[in-house]
Amino acid sequence: MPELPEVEVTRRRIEPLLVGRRIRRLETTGQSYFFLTQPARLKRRLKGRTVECLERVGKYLVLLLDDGGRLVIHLGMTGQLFGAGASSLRLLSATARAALTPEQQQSFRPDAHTHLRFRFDDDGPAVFLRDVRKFGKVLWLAPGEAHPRLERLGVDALSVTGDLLFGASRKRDTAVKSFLLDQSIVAGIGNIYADEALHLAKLRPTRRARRLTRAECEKLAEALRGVLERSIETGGSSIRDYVTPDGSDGGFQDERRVYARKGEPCCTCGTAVRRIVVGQRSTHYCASCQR
DNA sequence: ACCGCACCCTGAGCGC
DNA sequence: TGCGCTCAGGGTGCGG
Repeated sequence: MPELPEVEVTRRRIEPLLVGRRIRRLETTGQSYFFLTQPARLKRRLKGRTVECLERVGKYLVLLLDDGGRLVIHLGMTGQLFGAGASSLRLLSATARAALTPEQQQSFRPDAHTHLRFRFDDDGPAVFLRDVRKFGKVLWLAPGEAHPRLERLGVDALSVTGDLLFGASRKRDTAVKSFLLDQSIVAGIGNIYADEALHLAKLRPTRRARRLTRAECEKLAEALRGVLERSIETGGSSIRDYVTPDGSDGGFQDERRVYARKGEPCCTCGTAVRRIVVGQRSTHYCASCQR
């Protein structure tokens, strides 16, 4: 689900539900590779801590704690971070949904996929982290502790420049699409926004990165920043699992130009959008607009 | 240094 | 109704 815009919208909207609140206790599911820090250790480290601020780095959320420790969260493909008041069918599997009355579907009840539940001293709304596929990650870092997951990240996609893309791509003998998904170059771009930006910049996703001209890199950087900012404005893309922290859908799925629009007409020229596979990821483009 | 691939996991949707 | 298949917005680690 979540790429930079979805993570940023989540950050902004979950902030009031986290910052300034003291964690009374954390409840978790059992050990799995979702937990880079063991659940028992996580509970000990977070108990009694107050969240001082909430930051985003690429697709990661970082909670700064009052003892200088940090809680790092990655939402993976299906991660959902939301408050107790959230109501959305996206928070239920189809089978679970079928077993519930419409009234019951309104209030979220933690299920087997709800890996974190934050309870606070103020007895206000709890905060949940749900992740069906468990591709997400949680990790606690001691004060000052570094971690390769964060260290490796390149420049944040919202401030990408043409110069940076041009410089970084010179020796890259790979498709520009794959290049954009490399988080160590630019952090925050995922499959949706890579396809969308390449369409805006009129670049074929299979173009070798090293063959891009300076002007094309400039156009691509502009397209990336534009599409990411626009998606944040509209609340992100709710295509499958993504919901904002209050349970509402984002709006950017209605503004997609190519992503998951195979066979539908290109918004600029009417040619049917094609779907191919590039670097094991589904890729959508207009063969007429993108050369 | 870089590239492509396998893999981690669960659920939805499809054809038969 | 159920089975088996494909697909899904992410990232790491491996061998070549």
